Amino acid sequence: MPVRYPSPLKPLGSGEVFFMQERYDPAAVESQARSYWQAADAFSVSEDSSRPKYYCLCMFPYPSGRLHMGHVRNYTIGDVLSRFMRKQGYNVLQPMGWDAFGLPAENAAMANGVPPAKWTYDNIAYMKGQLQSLGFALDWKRELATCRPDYYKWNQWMFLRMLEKGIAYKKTGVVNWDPVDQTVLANEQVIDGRGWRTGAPVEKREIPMYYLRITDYSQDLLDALDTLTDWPERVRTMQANWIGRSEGVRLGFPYELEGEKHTLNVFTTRADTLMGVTFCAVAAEHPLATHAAKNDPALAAFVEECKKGTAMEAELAVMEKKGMPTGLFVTHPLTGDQVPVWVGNYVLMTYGEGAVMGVPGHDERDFEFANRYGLPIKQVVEEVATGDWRLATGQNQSGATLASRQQPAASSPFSSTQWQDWYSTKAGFCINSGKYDGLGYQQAIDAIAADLSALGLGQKQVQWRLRDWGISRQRYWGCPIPLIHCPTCGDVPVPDKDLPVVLPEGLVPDGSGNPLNKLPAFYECKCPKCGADARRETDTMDTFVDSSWYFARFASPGNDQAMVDERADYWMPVDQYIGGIEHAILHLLYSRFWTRVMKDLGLLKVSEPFRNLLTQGMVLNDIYSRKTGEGRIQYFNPADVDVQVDAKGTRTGATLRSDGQPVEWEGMRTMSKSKNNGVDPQKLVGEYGADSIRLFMMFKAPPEDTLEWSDDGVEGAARFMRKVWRTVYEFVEGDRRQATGDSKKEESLAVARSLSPVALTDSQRNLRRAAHATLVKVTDDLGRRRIFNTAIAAVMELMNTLAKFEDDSPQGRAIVQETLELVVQMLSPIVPHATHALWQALGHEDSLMDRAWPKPDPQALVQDEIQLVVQVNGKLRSHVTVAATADEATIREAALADAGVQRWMEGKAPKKVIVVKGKLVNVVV
RNA sequence: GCCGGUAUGGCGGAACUGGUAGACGCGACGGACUCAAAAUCCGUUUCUGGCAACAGAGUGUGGGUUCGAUUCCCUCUACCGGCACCA
Repeated sequence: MPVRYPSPLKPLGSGEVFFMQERYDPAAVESQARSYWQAADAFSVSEDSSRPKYYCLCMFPYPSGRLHMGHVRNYTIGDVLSRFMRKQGYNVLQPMGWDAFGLPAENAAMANGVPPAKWTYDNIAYMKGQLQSLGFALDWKRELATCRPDYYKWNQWMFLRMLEKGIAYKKTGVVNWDPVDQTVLANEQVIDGRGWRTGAPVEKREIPMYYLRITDYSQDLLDALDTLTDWPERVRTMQANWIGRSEGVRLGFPYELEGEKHTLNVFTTRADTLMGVTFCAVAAEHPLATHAAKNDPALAAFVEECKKGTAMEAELAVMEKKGMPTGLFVTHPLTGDQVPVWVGNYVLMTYGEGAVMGVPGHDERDFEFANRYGLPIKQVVEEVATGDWRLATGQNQSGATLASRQQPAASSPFSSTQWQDWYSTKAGFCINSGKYDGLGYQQAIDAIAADLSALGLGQKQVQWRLRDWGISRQRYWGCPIPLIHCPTCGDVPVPDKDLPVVLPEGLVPDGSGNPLNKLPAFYECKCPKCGADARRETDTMDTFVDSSWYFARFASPGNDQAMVDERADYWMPVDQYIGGIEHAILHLLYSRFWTRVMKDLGLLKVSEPFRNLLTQGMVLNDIYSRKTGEGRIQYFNPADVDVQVDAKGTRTGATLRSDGQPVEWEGMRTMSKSKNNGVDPQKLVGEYGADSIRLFMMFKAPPEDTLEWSDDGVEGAARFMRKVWRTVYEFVEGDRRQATGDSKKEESLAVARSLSPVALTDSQRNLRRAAHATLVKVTDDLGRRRIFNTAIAAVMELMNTLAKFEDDSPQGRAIVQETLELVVQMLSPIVPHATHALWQALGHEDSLMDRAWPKPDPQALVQDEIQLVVQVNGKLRSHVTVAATADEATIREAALADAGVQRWMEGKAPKKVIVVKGKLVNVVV
């Protein structure tokens, strides 16, 4: 018999009746909760200066077709935090949108013959339904898609402002060119140096592109990292390394070529070793290399080989250092010595000036290079001996630092055949360096920089790794760059009144380049300045532009007069940003840059967009495979595999369910199509309900760790949901039997009100304390620690405690009611649907999601007696129970009197007794 | 190669500030209910020795600090992530 309750939907005019089923039926419960929220418009928010705001944002998805488990994890974390903060009294904004431009849509279009726009909009519609089925508290009124003109109009508008301020500019850039398709390829379309469609060797081409001067903000982007104290340390480190500031000296080695005077410019952080230079090395692309290669076929071949090398890869770190002499010499700026110039495969054209000075005595790479090619090695820095530090470094070194050295100096004399770590020390002093002998690192740099400066051959300089952001893409499915090329006026910006430059949506790319180039209706136009025939720019913007400011647009939805408005001042910055670590560098750095530009233009009041960053871990699953006859590897989905275990539960093997034959387990990796180890969220929601999936994802691992998928784990989460449901059902059923009439709700609440905390039995008091202590822990875990697995574990523990509580007295029932109400409230951010129904079942008519988070009753937490651990010599030997208020002497006495303790003391007198109040006693004998 | 991180039962993980190692869950084993199965419930489950009480060992390795170390410091090893041979 179902229990009948007054309908919570009644105020909304539905007239329906709520039944509490004995069996937990997630599909029914979840659709009812969702229709309740929808009818109440529960997730819409607006600006409200009377309440503190909380802007919780998850990285918006690319509409690839369907959600994957990484999305589900990401958005569940965001939803739990949003719902928790809402119950803490915050005005919570949690929006959602679509990062809708990009290459996959063009690839899908080519494969299916469907325009990217249609593919994208279809995917958005499907994925939106998926998100809604998971019960995320998203304000869909603010939904945006970056491929819609009302959004990307403001990309264009901002680009024009940046052009005016000189932040955007034009220069040539190098692209991958497919000579067969006559098109530019993205890096991911180049496979082993060949075009992905044609297989033709890819060429490098220089074409004009537009850049944004992010380097103007290098120092600020670096310095402000220190203010982002709520970002993970490793993300800040990655950003700092990416920006890559290094202080050093830029200096020139003069030389003459064909009667003209030049200097070979290098940058060094170790100007103190300048007197140890025995060669210079330049990159293969360096003009000197090109010049020397003209009359030297062997060198030309080497230069070509270097250019082909898969540069920019970490594997090059272990690559052999190779080089060839150019036959050219430059002059050492201080000694006047002639220094040979080599081409080196380890010198990068993209950093500094594409040339380095070779100091083999004190640089490990140069050392290896010199040894390989028989170049001289000269020691110019000597290690500091302990106690001699004043001699070497002036006052900068602390004695403590040097005293902590493991080895005294001079224990390992300089050898030109065996590299030792101390050769590259900065804590040494110059030798064999003429007038600089005896100077420490900083002193030597200062002196040498001053002398170079006097000669006009060098000065101190700060070098950055960060390069300007090239935003031109020779692609169709992106935001058009709003420029017009006029034969007489040059590059002319599209006037603001003509924005947006709308991207035609019906085109289907065929792989032979940007279809906009074949659409006169798009590119034929008049020059806005002179009115002559002109050509519209057909390049589109990098999609990172779209995602660099979407968070601000969420705060100003629907404004067609401005990019953002004063509503953004209310919501920005984002209080909590959640997403994958893979965006730790580019997306976050571009967003920080873009936000600064918007601030400089007076559009935003903040310069940092994200106050707190949470980088969630990846979702992994088992990989099973089998080698086929042809030596190929076939992958099987874990759902189709049976795992064998031994008596202990250790995995012993796995077989394919369909044929019973063994398959190989390759470990756990990120879910991917290629390894066939994905899990479909939609299937699981249908099977277990959204709440069980949400619960599993939050329980299985802390948010920042990787999460190992397990079907058994999901089953376990579903089991817990059924347990909570059944416990509430049995309680209200029993309640109903006791109640006289059908005025169930009043009865139930009356029971709760009848609780009189002063006159409780021990077991009643214990349950009540457990319930309130759990509330303290869960509040802390969700609020401060942002760790959800331990919060859920604590509630599970409380449910176990509750299961052992058998007390049908009015007071006992009142405490069970209170405990169940706390359980339901604590779980509500994680499993919102089921708790919504259970809250009503417990006799409430208000909406649980808007009910304030409960507060623990201090009285319930009070303990009269506490148990202390007693150790003898640091080993656990006994327990004693003392009054909670007992002083140290009393505790000490109780511990020493304990029989178990005395046994281990073996009649000896205690040497020392350590008492940690509320925790333990340690007796040392 | 460099930078960052991690290492705890059969498995995922807990122990937050140096104070009872293994919470919670999964798996496994045993039992109850059932004609049977599912579901559910109860019990056991770090290892070694012991019928047991109990004892000993134990948080990747080796050392150190401390009355006391999973936690702090040093060494090494393995794995994961990032990268830029960065001059």
